[in-house]
Amino acid sequence: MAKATLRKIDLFKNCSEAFFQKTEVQANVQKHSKGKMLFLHEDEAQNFYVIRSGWVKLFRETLDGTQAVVDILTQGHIFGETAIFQNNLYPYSAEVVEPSEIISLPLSILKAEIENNSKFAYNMLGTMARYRRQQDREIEHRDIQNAPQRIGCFLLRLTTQNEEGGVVIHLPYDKMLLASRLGMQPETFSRALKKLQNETGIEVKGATVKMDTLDQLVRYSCAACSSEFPCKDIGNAAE
Amino acid sequence: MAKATLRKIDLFKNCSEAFFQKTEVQANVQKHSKGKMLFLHEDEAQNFYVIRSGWVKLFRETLDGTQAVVDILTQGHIFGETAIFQNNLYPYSAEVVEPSEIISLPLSILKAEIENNSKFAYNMLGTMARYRRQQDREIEHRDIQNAPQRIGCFLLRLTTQNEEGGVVIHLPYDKMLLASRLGMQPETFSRALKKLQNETGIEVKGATVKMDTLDQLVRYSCAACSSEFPCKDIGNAAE
DNA sequence: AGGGTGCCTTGATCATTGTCAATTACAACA
DNA sequence: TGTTGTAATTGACAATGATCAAGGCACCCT
Repeated sequence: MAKATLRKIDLFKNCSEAFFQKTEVQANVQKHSKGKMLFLHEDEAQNFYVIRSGWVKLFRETLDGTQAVVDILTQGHIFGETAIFQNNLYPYSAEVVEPSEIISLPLSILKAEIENNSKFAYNMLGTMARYRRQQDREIEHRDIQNAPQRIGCFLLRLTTQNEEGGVVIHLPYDKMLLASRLGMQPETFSRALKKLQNETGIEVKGATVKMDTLDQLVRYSCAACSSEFPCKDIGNAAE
Repeated sequence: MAKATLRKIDLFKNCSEAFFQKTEVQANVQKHSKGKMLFLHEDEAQNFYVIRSGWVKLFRETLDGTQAVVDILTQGHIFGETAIFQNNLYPYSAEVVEPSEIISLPLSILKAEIENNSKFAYNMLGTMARYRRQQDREIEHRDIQNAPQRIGCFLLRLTTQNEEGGVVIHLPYDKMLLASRLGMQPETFSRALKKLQNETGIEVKGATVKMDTLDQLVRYSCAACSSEFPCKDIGNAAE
């Protein structure tokens, strides 16, 4: 069951049979509901995780409780794996934010595969490089896009690039969370979304966003970005 | 000459003799002055680069010329290497911002070493993981630190952790550049630095910063950060 | 149906940073 | 030692987003 999921993930495509055998035995697949903490920042790391479905928030917080969202991941993505290189301590906390199925696997399996299978190591480097570029873009966006533009950009990256005719998008998780993912306050998010509506003619109702065409949104958001639309460098787990 | 430099860099510590042989033959060491463009975003990538001395800015820009600084690197760091995983296109532009000695090497050498030497691949993954954490922190800081705090944090990371007694720091490059590195305007930087002076009692004169102790600065900046000082997770090339 | 509870929105106000314009400081160089 | 170009600072003002406070709405629960 875990094996079938892992095989579909591009990162693991060149993994050895030995690897898949081990995952079959040692994988732990669990359903979790909203709010479940998977591990805490600086916890001793035993496992890494793969998302089978749902959404997981990675974050860190300061002493006074202020929270910074590192990333919010969905199916096909892995997390906690970098603890291998960080003295076996998780570099962030992880919390389930939508009902999810999570596979947990011992880091030792991963480490062995990196060491013994150079193709896998290569794939993993590729994944890291892609992620790095994504973070670079994130920083860039917070520099040069304003709040409504950042929301527009986020919406565009939710569309599966080839849509034709009317486009309907469903926000994947709470607006509060979305706000923090985009580095703004909920109030700012609310107002910025309204402004985006006025400026681009998209139609927002609850968690549903409709528009006739992406053009308006692209013109509005991608003007303040160093990539052309469609941004090819999205860190998709499927690639 | 290039070989000796590379051997000192931790990333390359487990590289094969074959690798070092190849670098010896194919390395190109050059001195560059301020302003030299090494490559452009989306350029076809042949080489990766190692900084022997000096400073290099990595950045991207939008159509209207707005610039976003991805990073500013110094000796011991490498850049352009991720092009291997990005269809051989550089994901950013690179410009020398202080007189520098730069080693350029064919990406093919690097690629071969990754594929043939699993220890090196492992090291490279570790370097990437560290860098990733650094970028995460960068995003966090821009979220929860204000301008003076960000400057204070930057200063702290310039100190070589063990200083005792009076501390003297030299800003490594232009204040304008420093401002963009920290994601703010030069004017904001100027004012924020002044405010930092008032609040922490550091002494700023030109590019020199003096203080009796780091305590004040730590208390002022690290309050708005999820890491304890001294931040252990600095992406040093030496580690 | 009633009553929470938490999410989301809205309004008013404040703080921070950006922008524009002018001035000063500084370093390179003839 | 001027001259010149760029960096850095300063002031006035505008814009953006954060904060504080209140209210509406939806969903869940007996």
